[in-house]
Amino acid sequence: MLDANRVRVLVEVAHAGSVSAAAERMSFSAPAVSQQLTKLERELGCALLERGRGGVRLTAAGRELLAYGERVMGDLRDAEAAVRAAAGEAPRRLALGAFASAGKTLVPSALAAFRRAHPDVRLALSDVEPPDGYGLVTSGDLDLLITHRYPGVPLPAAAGLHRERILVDPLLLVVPEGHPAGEPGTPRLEDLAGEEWICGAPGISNRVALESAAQEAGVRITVAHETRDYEVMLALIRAGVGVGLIPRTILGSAPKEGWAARPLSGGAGGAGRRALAREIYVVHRRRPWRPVPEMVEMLKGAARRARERGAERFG
Amino acid sequence: MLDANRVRVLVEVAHAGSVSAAAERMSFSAPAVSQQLTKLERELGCALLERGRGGVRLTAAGRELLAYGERVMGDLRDAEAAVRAAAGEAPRRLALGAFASAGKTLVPSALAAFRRAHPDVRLALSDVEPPDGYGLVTSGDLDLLITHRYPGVPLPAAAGLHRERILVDPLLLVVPEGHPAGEPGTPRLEDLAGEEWICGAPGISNRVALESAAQEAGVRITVAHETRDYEVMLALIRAGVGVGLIPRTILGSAPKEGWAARPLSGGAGGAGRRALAREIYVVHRRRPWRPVPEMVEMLKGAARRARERGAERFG
DNA sequence: TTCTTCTTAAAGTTCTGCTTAATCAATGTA
DNA sequence: TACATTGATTAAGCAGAACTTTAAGAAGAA
Repeated sequence: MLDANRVRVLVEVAHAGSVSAAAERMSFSAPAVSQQLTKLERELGCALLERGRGGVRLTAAGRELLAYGERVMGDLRDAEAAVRAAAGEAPRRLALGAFASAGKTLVPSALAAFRRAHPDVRLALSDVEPPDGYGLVTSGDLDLLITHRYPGVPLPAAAGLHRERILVDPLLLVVPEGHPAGEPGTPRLEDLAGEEWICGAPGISNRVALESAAQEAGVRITVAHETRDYEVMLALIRAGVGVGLIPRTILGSAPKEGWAARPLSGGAGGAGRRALAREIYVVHRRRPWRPVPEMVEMLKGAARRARERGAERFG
Repeated sequence: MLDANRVRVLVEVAHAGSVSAAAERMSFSAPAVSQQLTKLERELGCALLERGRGGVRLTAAGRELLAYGERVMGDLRDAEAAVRAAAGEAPRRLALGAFASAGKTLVPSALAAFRRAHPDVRLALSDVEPPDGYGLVTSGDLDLLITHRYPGVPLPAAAGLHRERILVDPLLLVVPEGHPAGEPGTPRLEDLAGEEWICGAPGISNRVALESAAQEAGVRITVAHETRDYEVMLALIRAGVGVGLIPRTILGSAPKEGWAARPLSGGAGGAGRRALAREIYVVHRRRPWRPVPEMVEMLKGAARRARERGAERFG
């Protein structure tokens, strides 16, 4: 039968993106990892990854094995946790992955609350940009993933995982102070075709969302400045160089001067269409052990408070 | 993280029932297995099995780990099969577990048909008496399990497995030739209280089924002879030493002289109650690879033919 | 070009894990 | 009671697997 330790090496390499990075994470030397991969490939009689500059890429067979391997690793981790729990030991570590802007707004208060409730559990937060991270949850590298979906971006399949939406976070049109679209009323995308837009690079979620909304509305927009960081985007808007879409939860903790935000009536219809919003989800394995559901509850609480604060301030 | 090879040792030991038997199956020496178990226990800081005369028994922690370990092993086997399939290799072995009386009647024709269709696939059949075998399927030691349920016996949980009923096999009352209950008509259990019954030892499925039916009917029955083998049971009945319940499919391939079979109206109600019958199921993992569903179809065909033959002969 | 980064090759060392042989414990038998 | 049998463990030694170091090949980037 396939050696599980070798499969683990493949999983780590796939997650890390390169042999050397995986070796680093496992505290091995790079040749050790390379040798194990070679043996695994010889054992299976087919190539699992294509070596190339800047790392490796999985072949079809490699992706197939990765999917199973992630489950194996997750089950092994769960097994250990279950046995220790049965023996009365409490888990000591909870690994959390979140996209950058969640890490700045939603997560801190939940983390603080969790820390108060479980001072003995070590928390580990890492940046994971959607749509990545599902594999890390399956393999147990993450116990909990906070991810999002922007309109126009498909939600990845969550095979074998539990996914739950915790927040609908409206995307507000943000314009420099004094800009006509900032006055009371609901601006339409069609009226903003001439603006200089600020958003992420092609492929970044908010760029995709903006472009698909523009397409639906039948307008062409021009992106003048590219940044994926909403703080930077807001600074640019305050400087008067353009307009952008920013999630409401982000605006709640932003400086209050120099800009105005309005809900955007996206698409052609106006009244009939749902407002533009990103959805925020938590993802974890089935049968989560005890602290995970608790953390989910705390995140839901943080999401609820953020929603209320935002609704109060931005209507 | 937990070493998968050690977990595998635990799974093998649990399935084999003793350290030495597991060592035998893995082509290791007994001390090798013992050492791995010791290390696993030290690693987890708790006992996984109780050593005792005649083998070992799992502790609660051990059973917990076993459940996960079986999944891990099954996933590893599936992973290998999936990669080989993606590389165009066809699976070369199909392991089948069946209870004894299925092995004599239902299985042979399906096996023969499968062999014709896939001469290159090695078939392996092993005896597995219900309610055992689910763990062997989960861990991939078996690709397909043929199991049964007698009335009054609960069906085990099939966590993560696919289970499908392929046959309802009526239990007929079989009496010596000339016995009054063998005449046309539907005998009732209540009228047979004075008989000498033949069935399995306490705990054997048909014994449990008989006793629970008797209890429902409010009669006490006396078991005079104990055998779990239906061939033996039928021979005893033909010798006139008692009566018994025998599945209809078994009777189809039995000598035709010296006995009579009638459907039994079990329980107090009579007409309203379902006839006494055992149910036959196939169990396999989800995402079975190609030959498994085919074998299931062949077994269903064999079951259908057995049902038709039995219905024709015994009404 | 040279430099950097990543992977692989070769050779040596460490260390895990297996085997053999002996010991212990429980049970059944002469 | 002594003795054989079965099954698990301990101890010591050995082999092979896996890791490390060192070096070399490939493919962009400066």
